Amino acid sequence: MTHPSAFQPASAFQPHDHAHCAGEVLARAEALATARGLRFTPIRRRVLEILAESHRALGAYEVLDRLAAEGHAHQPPLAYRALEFLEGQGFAHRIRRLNAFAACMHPGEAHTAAFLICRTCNAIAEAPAAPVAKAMSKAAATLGFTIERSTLEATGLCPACQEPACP
Amino acid sequence: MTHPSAFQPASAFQPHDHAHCAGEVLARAEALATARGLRFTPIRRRVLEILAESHRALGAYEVLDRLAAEGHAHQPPLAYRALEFLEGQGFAHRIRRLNAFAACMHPGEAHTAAFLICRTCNAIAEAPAAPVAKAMSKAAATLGFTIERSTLEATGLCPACQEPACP
DNA sequence: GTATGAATGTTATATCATAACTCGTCAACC
DNA sequence: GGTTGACGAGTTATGATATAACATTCATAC
Repeated sequence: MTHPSAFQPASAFQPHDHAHCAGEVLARAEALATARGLRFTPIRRRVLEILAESHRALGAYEVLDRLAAEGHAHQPPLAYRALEFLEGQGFAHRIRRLNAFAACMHPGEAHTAAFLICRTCNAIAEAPAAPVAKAMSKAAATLGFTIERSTLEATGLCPACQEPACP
Repeated sequence: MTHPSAFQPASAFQPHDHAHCAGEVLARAEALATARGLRFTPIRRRVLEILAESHRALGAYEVLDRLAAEGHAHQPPLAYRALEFLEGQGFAHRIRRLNAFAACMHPGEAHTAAFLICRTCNAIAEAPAAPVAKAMSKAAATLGFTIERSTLEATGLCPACQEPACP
């Protein structure tokens, strides 16, 4: 029911204006890429747009299919290269559990992402991960291990699917 | 330098007696399977043994190759079925980041596992994950999400590889 | 305008995973 | 003891995900 503010677009479990948050994500990513002296090419832009619009995790081949439908060749590297770039820049996340990719909803804010994946409706949401990352680092430190990148994912039930009658 | 006790076999980053911990893992898994009325068949046993002996994450096809070398057919389902069983029973873990599987070093103790993966030497260790799982659940709760299973993995540098000269 | 490096185009293949059906074994039941 | 049913394993085939390697194009700086 509530509409997330510009700085709290966090939950895909709540209704909100996709076009708006997708547009914002695109604009921020483009500005960041420019600031970093990187090329935010049409393909890269379009791939991020595809991810942001769908507001769920897409497989590389789903992204590729959409690109192909728009006139590009149907070659896997096309999608993988763009996705790799986006992930490297923190504009998208890779969801290993799903072999899929999702737009980052707050690019630029350095962060470790934690994902919640509903096993019933496949909705995914990015959860506040700072405390989780901290706990993870602490656990690693006891073994003398230094963390560089984390994959934090969980499957379970989203609020809607915990109701007796899941649509 | 220190030798882990029977209840703290946690770190693959420390030298220890593989044969001993592998043997213990096998015995505990077998006892648990029996207690649960499940069949700990030769293939299942052998796959867990292969994982436990190597003390690192193995791809399904690596496991399969070893089975094939011992006279089994070289058919993927052979490995995947055993691995699926072991994972389902908590006797092995799937490392999504590596598309690989590792023996659980403390089967039976209900737990969420967190893995630390050295990007240099590929050693992996299971870290104490309770605090991480707790933080994760808490983060999920703020979104009304209920976690059932978690994937907690991190890449970085193990103690040995943080030294100036990594062997 | 041309050298440079990055991005893209293209071909091919590697790697990981599962569907679907058959066959064999074992134990419960009659 | 034979029937049946459940489960594991054998087998064939294919699906799904990902990358290597090299050619070409393009933007940019000089």
